[in-house]
Amino acid sequence: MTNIKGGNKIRELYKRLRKKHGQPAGQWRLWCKRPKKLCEREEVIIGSILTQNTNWRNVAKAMEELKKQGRCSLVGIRQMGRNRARLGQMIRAAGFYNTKSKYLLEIAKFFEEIGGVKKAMRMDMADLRKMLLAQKGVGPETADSILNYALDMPSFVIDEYTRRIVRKEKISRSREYGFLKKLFEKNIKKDFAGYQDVHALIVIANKTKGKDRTNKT
DNA sequence: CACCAGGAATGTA
DNA sequence: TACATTCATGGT
Repeated sequence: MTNIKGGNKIRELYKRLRKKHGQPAGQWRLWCKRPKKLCEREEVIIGSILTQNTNWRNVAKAMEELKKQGRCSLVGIRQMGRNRARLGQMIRAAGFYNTKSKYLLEIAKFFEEIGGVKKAMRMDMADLRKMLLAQKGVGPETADSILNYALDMPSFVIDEYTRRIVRKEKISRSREYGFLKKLFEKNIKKDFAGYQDVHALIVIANKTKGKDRTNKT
């Protein structure tokens, strides 16, 4: 158990990414920020739903609109319960606004029921993860994003970019979520901040390569 | 008009 | 467990 295939490569990858990209920048500035304010944690939770199947620029637009309307918080979302159509219009730019507005309301309700974000941070991570996964619209990636980036818990996020780099670096050929998650968690110091940075850097590395599109701010 | 975007849920073998 | 299909939408 001390020797998991690929462990070395993961540690090498970590070092390499850090050297090449430094601290996660751009959109990741908020997500990797430590410590976060309570309102920022809520923004990350909201963002984790909005970002599903959508690019960051559009998510940013939706978040801007929510902020402009003073709704970029769990309470703010909750209060839109009686007017989901309007909530949908606010997050329209992120696409899938019909389902996402529903998911947002559900996740906001969920956190309210368990006593808020602060309370959530003190819960058992495995228990909370299961509860999150039981929410509609929350799959493993979204659940781990919330645990790791919003709640400062050591739960590594696996996404398509991680799978790509894992394959490219010949670390493993598996694409299975649970396997890859364990693989990373067992080979990186168990620390939520480190998990955040590694995942962010993996995404950044994937986006940075190849075609460097007309990068705008 | 086709395709991409940081998925999730459900069905099938 | 591994794929395939469906869902469902803005931006380019």
